[in-house]
Amino acid sequence: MTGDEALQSLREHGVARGDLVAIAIAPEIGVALVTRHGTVRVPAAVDDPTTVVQHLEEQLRPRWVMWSNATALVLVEAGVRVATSWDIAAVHRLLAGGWRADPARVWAYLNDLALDATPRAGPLDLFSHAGDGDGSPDEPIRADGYLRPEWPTDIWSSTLETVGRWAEIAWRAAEMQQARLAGLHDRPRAAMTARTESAAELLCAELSIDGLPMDRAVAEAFIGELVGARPTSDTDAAAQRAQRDDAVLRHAPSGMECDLRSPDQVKSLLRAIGVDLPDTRAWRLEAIRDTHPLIGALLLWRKAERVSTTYGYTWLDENLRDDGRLRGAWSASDGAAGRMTASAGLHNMPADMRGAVIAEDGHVFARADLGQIEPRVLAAVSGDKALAAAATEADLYAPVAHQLGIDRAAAKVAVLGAMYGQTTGHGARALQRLEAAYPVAMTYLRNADVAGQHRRELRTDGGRLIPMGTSADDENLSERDVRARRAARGRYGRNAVVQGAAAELFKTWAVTVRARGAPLGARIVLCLHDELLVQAPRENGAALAQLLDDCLLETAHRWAPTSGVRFIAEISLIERWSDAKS
DNA sequence: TGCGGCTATTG
DNA sequence: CACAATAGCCGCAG
Repeated sequence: MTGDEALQSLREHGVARGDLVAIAIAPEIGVALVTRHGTVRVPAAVDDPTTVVQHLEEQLRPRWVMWSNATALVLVEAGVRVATSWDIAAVHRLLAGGWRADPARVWAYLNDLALDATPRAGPLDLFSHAGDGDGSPDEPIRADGYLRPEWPTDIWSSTLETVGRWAEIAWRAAEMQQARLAGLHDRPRAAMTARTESAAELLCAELSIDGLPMDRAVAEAFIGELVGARPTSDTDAAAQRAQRDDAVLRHAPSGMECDLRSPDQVKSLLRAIGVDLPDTRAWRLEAIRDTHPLIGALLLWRKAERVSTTYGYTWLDENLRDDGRLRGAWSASDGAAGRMTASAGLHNMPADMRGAVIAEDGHVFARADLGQIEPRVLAAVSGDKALAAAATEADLYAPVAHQLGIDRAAAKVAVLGAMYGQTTGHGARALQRLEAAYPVAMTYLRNADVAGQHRRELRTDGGRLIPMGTSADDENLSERDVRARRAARGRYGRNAVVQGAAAELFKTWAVTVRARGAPLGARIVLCLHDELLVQAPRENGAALAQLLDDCLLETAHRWAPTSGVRFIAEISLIERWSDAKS
């Protein structure tokens, strides 16, 4: 079958825009497509698989059912960017919590099979052997109902028939997932969250492949200022290190040896100059900086050491390619509440280094920060009318402070403390006033806290299951430690329902910008929890800024239509990431 | 060699 | 050092 015949077949299957079409693609073998009316296969020898997908995307724009982000990466790598998907792994993380979402595990979950007996791919171990579960090796579902774990890894060197079977199972998995989501009666938005999460996976594939614009010369200049010129050899590097160490150790008592990279030895060093501290963290040292010249030298050493080991020349060489793009692996949801994560330091780059993130020639960045996102989200998901009223203001903390009869700074600390589970310090006193003023929101948080303490099932408002671990984790712990863990789980649960819902709102905004930004040539280049960095041709800058605002309105309307909460973004057009202060 | 602890960076 | 993350080095157990 050719690509054109495949399009014709899908039309005969009644596939319309947004309808599910499962896809399995093996670039050397072909592509298989599954609808509720059957399977369509195009061999690579007849038409290029990714070109076929591109064609179908233009003509039909279905919602592509894929096992995971790996399919999206294959497509984006080939230059094919689809609008929507149903990412089975992403939906599994939403439904079942945690991070692991390989097909065998997803299948076991959806078929109510014991998860801890799920067969795993890779070398055979003590607990499995080749004939386990049985049935023919050509049959992906074993006699015991489990999915054969070696199937997905073999697909690259299999037959088009196998690729087709793989897409058929994906189709069935997606149908079962939809039924599960529909069964979450107290989370009516869960199916919408699943679609948003899937789109976020597409965005992550694009972010991973596109990278973040970064100017190597500017980055190297910044590194050079802190740690010196690029070492010419290992010997040179060792000499530079020794020189940095000496700048601290020359303030130490003569003859004293100390490896500054060892916290215990640093503690001994500090004792030798008459300073006794429980640990050597920067904030403790900062407080006594003036008592001895060694302290300041040590703090400076820490900064340089940090850049040298984590954000130095090695980091640049490994992650910044010659095309001026810094690349890391993106994940659409972490294992806890569901925020996006990125490797290669994209999410924790030192603020000073951001001056090297510069828009490319003829382009401009729009930077957009959501303001006070977590308390606004709390107002929305808890349905607290009084807090929602405060959230109609540009500065939510001003009316809260007025309501509580305390100053703004104290009000902010109190609200954050309530969401983080703080029980000591100044926040605790204001907590009682918060309880009185915003009882609905505070009850929402307390319920999450109690659920976390008792490991009861806890979901975000959008339906994400928050993983709680098992009670086996508490074995061999003292009563005191068990209590501490329980309290920690309470704080975790309390925070996760807010942080997780905020992540869902943020991702909805991000994928809306992704979808609407194409006509402006706008590409998201970075997502940072409550901040978007988007690049577009300079002449479209003003339109992009407007688009970001419009998309936030659209997002708020879809995500929390009845809450009355206002969401705000600070948006600026800039050349360098560091230009706008949030 | 793997893993917990310490440290630093970010939201 | 409240909640979350990535990441590097040290010290110790196996």
